[in-house]
Amino acid sequence: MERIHKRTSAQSEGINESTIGIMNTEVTETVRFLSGETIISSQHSVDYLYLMRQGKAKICLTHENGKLSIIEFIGSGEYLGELTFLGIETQPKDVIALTECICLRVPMTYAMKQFSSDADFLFALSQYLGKKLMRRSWFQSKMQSYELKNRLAAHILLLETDGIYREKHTETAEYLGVSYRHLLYTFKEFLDDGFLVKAKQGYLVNREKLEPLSADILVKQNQSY
Amino acid sequence: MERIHKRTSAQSEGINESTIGIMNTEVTETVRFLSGETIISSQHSVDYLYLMRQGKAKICLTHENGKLSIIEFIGSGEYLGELTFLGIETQPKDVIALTECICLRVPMTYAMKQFSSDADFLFALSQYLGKKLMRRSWFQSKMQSYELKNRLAAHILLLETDGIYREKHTETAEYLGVSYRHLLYTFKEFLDDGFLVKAKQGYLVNREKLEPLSADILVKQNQSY
DNA sequence: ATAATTATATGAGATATCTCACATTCGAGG
DNA sequence: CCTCGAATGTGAGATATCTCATATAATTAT
Repeated sequence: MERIHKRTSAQSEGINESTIGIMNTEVTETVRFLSGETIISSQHSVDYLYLMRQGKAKICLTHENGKLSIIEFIGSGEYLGELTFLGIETQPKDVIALTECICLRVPMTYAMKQFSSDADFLFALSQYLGKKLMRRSWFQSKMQSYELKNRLAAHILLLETDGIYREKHTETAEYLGVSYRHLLYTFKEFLDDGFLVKAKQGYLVNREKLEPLSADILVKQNQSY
Repeated sequence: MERIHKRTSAQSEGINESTIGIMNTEVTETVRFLSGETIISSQHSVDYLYLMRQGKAKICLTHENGKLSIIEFIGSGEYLGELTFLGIETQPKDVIALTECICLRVPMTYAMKQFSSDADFLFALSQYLGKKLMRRSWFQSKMQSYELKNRLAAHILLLETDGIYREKHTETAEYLGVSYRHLLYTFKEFLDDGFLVKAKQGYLVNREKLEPLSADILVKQNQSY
């Protein structure tokens, strides 16, 4: 992780301008994580409230048996640590950068002291959570009516970075709720059909071919809400 | 719908006490809806912010083609109209009481004027939305790994009222994301196994037999967080 | 480097679920 | 009362997905 000392620029990708403004306090810092770095560890307390400005990350839960489950993927414009801020975090999770991530962050103690009584911040946070809930409902209802082929296509397009997909099949199968075996069948199909090409860094993604398969699953997903 | 003029009692089923307190303003009223009544109509503007104290309701979306989808079911301790309050409602929905419902409500204009700058209210609302998001994530990940038999059992137990289940098969199939045909197969299985008994008002639910099937899907669901 | 664990792969048979076709019942209007 | 669209049921064949078994490659630990 690296601290970045330049002032926050105002360019936004659909994020509430006001949110960024509020996060921009005298103690705000901008930090950068490299792909694979741990942004938040389940082993430590959550010491900052983050607002992601760039990049993608996965939120994972480690079960008692040591097994790992991906809970969700988050991207630009999303918060990290907001559940801790609200005092409702129940099980600690790991957040791991999937690409280079740039975040604004404010120390949690500061956030709790200052933001807990800041109606503007709390209103923006409520809006964020409300939109996320809507998006999640929509996504869930869409997802469940499609077969793996379509869900996988959408998943790959969502996680691909610079045309390369590098997720582990085991984790993907778990996340998509299908057996590893079946995932592999579908993966092979994609390779045979040229939707993906295997490379040593991962799989080269043919977006043009995958997009029609992913149907309208992603339409609302990427919308800036 | 009937207005009830008694003062709010303080008994709560896991709802944030403070939330009820905040909702208890000089313009708060308690209203009661009978099973089947429309609480919020997609045809009208949402004129009140509701907090459900008792009962169950379904939130539905009517598509362009006239088809109806159930978005979610809500119960005691949940808000209605909060998306409108936050100014992020995109498509109007219908909310229909499944059982007798008792709600606190505050006129939307009042709520928008008073609560938008009320940090206590907004903090409680954020907590509510955050918990709902967690519950939804958990539920979704659980659900997708079970087959219809289990999901249906959980669904019936969740919606049963006084031991009777009365939902329409068409709507249930859509909501659970399975074909009508397959739902009927599973339903017949439940009848054959004595998990359900057909009656003219609906189906009599044998909770003892259904519960083991519903696995741990509902465990966290009902938890109050 | 070796061993141990985890991830990738593939096959074969079972079953959960889908699609389509069709018959029957039910409820709202005319 | 009749009619029509919706909701309920049932059958048969197709296919999406699962389970289990097993082999190899890739990582990680010793």
